[in-house]
Amino acid sequence: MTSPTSGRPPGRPRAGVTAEVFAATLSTVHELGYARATVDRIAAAAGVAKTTIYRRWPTKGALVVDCLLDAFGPVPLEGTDRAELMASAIRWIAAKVGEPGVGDAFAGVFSDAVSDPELRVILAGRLQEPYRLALRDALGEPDSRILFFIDVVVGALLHRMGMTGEPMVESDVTALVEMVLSYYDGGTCPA
Amino acid sequence: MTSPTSGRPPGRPRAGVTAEVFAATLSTVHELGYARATVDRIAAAAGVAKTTIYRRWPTKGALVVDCLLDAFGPVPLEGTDRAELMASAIRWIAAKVGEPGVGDAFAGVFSDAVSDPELRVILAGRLQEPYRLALRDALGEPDSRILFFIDVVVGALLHRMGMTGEPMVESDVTALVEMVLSYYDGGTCPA
DNA sequence: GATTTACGCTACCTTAGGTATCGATACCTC
DNA sequence: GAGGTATCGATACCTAAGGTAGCGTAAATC
Repeated sequence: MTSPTSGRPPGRPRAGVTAEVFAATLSTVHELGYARATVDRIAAAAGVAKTTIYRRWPTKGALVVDCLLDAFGPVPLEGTDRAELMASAIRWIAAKVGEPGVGDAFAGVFSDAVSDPELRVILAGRLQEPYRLALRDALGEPDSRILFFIDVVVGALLHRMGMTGEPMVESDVTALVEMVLSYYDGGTCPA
Repeated sequence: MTSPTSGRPPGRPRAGVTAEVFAATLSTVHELGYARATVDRIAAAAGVAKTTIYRRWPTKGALVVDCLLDAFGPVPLEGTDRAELMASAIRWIAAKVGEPGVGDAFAGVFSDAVSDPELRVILAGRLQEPYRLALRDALGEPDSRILFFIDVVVGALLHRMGMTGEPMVESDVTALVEMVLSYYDGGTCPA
């Protein structure tokens, strides 16, 4: 649906539009914030007509979700044991949220999804679901614990971003890693 | 500013308007979600003119913040030791977010605040600040740890609400309490 | 060269936040 | 009781922004 590179276009799909729009979306959101990053402005920044964007993505929210999916890429699940895996995942998402535009965009779509059930389905299904599955397979925890893990980590990062406008600092990310690991990995007891 | 009961009105301030508007705000948000709960609809539900609302609150966000402040009330910091205090605070805010309308309204303003610096100031200063101070005094933790505590707890609750549309279930609240306490209160080590 | 397809452009619709104005009504003071 | 004052309700309005429709056009494919 939203992937324009499929179907072998006979006309002139102007290769590279998607990448340009994604870049324009992030930079515009970074500059103006999510709400002020209107589709008109994003289109202008991408050197593209507004209608072209709406031909490829049904809503602004869907565009941003796809943009985030592209910006995030796959979770780098590095490490041999569970603790290392979880720590790397937390530090990865924290770093991503800290990238200019990404954090604002993420918080923004999330915001919109709160009162928009359709967007919520897109956000949860298209963005969260792949990472949920990857984490579940890698960590071997039950579904409910994976969802809880995501709630705590992503929730804390977004809350900091939303309340202060700035991403979480390094020391707090470390605290987050310690807190989550001590819970999932059996306590901070040195013995 | 937003408190109409001060100043001894010479005219006819029609006592009870604030309470009616608050109730209408929560019920409308509960029914339709934050975005669809327009000021027009809230005004209609409260039996009040839209202009009356804008005479008392500068923006929709400010109205909802005041409404939440009223709905939350003071934190009941019960318990003798720190662990009990933290647990009661977590369960209190979790229960509040679970009340019909409150969670949606909270997630909604939070959302708006992401791309609205003025609203962010109102939200952080008027809603979060009192609780931050109360927690700091009661727990005796440094400011950064209190903010981190709030980020984790409120962030997780809002993330669950935003992603699923439903408040966090009891078992997850319990997990949240355990996780936070084991971190702030020295590990789950039985020794 | 004809068809197909996506693009740019312009114009437009709708919703919703927020403002301005005016007349009515209640209260308080004199 | 008369007059001033402040708030309320109603209507009308402005603006920004999401989203749509229609038209002409440029480019690949056949």
